[in-house]
Parts: sequence; C-alpha cells; structure tokens
Amino acid sequence: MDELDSAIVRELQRDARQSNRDIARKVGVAPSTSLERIRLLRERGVIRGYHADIAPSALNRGVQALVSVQVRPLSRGVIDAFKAFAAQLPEVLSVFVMAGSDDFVIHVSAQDNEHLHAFLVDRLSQRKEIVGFRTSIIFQHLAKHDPAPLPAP
Amino acid sequence: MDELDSAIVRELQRDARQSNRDIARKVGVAPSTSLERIRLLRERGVIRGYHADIAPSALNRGVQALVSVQVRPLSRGVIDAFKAFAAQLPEVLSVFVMAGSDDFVIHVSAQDNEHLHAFLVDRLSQRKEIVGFRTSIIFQHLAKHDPAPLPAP
DNA sequence: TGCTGAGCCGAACGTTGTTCGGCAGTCAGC
DNA sequence: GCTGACTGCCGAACAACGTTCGGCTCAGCA
Repeated sequence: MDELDSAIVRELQRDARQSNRDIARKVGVAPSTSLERIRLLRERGVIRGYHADIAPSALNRGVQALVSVQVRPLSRGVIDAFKAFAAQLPEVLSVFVMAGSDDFVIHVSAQDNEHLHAFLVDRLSQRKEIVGFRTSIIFQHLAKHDPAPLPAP
Repeated sequence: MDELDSAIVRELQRDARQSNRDIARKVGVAPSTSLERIRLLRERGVIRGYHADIAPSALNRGVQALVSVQVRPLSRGVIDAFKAFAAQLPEVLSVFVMAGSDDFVIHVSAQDNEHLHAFLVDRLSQRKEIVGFRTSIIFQHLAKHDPAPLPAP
C-alpha cells in the first residue's frame, strides 16, 4: 500500500467505472502499471469488489430502519444462526454484530411503514432466540462512499 | 424501471466494472441498447454512482463502532449543523438521522480502540449541542451490496 | 563492478465503448 | 383502417480501450 496504490484506490472509490487509462493518467503512471496494481490489490483482498449505488426508492425501499436485537443464549451457534438468517432476508441491507447491550443492529428497508411492520412482526419476531428488539426509523442516511485512509497507527 | 432496467441494475450492483458488452450479453440486448439504458438510469438518478469496496483494514480502520447521539435543542439548524459536522469527519463512514430516542446514529471507524476513544472524547464530545452519546463496538459487519428490488406496494 | 530482482514503460493487437442511421412496433387522430 | 409521429432497439463503423509482453532502469547486495 504505497502512495500509488492509495491513489488508485481513491480513484476507484470515487468512480469505479472509469477507464483504466483515465485512472493511469490521473495517478501519473502507464496504463499497464495501474492495471497490474489493480490486479494485485484485488488479489491481496484490498479491493473486495465494485458496486453500483442505487437509489433506494428505485428498489421500492421507501422506508429504512435500524433494528437493535437481543438474542439468548449468547452462544456462537445462536449468533451465527441468527446472523445467517438475518443476512438472507430480502429486507435486510446489512447486519452489525455488536458488543454492548444489543447483540445485533440490523439495517433494514421496506416499501413503506406497513411492510416494515409486517416484516418485523411476521418474519423477525418469529425467531425464538430473540428476547427483545427495538426499531428506530431512519429519516435520512448519508453514506461516505470514499473513506480516506487514516494515518498509520 | 422495466424488467430490462432491473436486470441491468442487478448486474451493475453485482460487478460495476464489467464491460458494457458483458452486461448487454447477460441481459440479452445489443450493447448500444444497454448503454443507452444505463445513461438514462444515471440521468434519472436511479444509479447514483459506482464505488470500489475496500477492505477497512487496508485503510487503517481496524475498529468500527456505532455511536448513538442525542442533541438539543432539536431544531433544524442544530440538526443540519451536526449532520454536516459529522459527515465531514474522516473517521465517520455514515450518518443516520433517526426518529426515536436517539437523534443520530454514526457509523465510525478508527485505527484501533485508542484512536477511537481519542476521536470520541476529543472531536465528537466537543460539540456543545450533544447532550449524550453511547458507543457500541462492532465485532462484525455484513453488508449486502446488491439489495434486490422489493415487489411494488 | 557485476548480478539479480522488482517495477515500470511502451508498443502491438484484439476487444470494447460510443455514435448514428435505419427499421419495426405502437398509438392517437381522423 | 390509414397515416404520421414517436419510441426503442439494432448493427455497423471508428475511435478508444484493455491486456500482454519484451525490455529498460534502478536499488540492493556481494
């Protein structure tokens, strides 16, 4: 991860669909060089993929929420099973496994409040390992798609 | 947003860096057609961008947390100002503006626990409008990068 | 000094992006 | 039913691009 790698990563975070030649020009190397760097970054697992960012409303996901979930017993089996269950639900956007008073925080979205409610009471609360959950509606979500590298510790 | 648009969006969510010809072949149209569709999807704001997914550790972000924040007074000015402040901090990955007992949930990451703590007490808690916040460490974060469209309501 | 390896470059060639003219299907108005 | 306008798709053409590979430079080391 030298300065060149960082510059390439920054460009791909900003716009993953620009041409390799554009990237090479912006970071100041030959296209063959940046191509090889990108190949190595993927191989080393630094770059995990490239994804289009889609407006939620276009996917019929007008309402979003964070759901804090407590499960019992707190064993690996229960945690892994619940994690896999949650991740596979279509309404779930992302699953956080947490330390602290909540065991999971789940970022979900649905067509509207009615569907969200139905999802919570029909799907989520079915699970026997859940001993409690708390849902908070998201008014607005600002996501940074190009987090900068922090200085080395 | 017909079936063709959905198929194209799905492909770009899965891999935003594949060639337009590949996408066209997979969804069963001519490359010129899929190119035009993609152009329109961007123009309509359905596709908001393309971003590389980078391993957090490669950005020196070994520890992540969710911070629930309460601010007062709950006026638009205070909310907008705090939102802008939070979004601009390098440690912040994303900002949720919430309904319910917490006003914000902030997804942050830092090099290690020490830096995280320093960030919380030196940067975040400086803000006068904050009347309380609660930090929960994230053990694991599973993100779905290709949420499927939900059935129309 | 000479050797070795790593990293970058530039040329070359097959592949792709992008534009544009044309064609088929649809629909409104008559 | 006919006409005309419109929309969306296709395929060809050319410029631009991706990808490979041989060779060059330079640092490190003995």
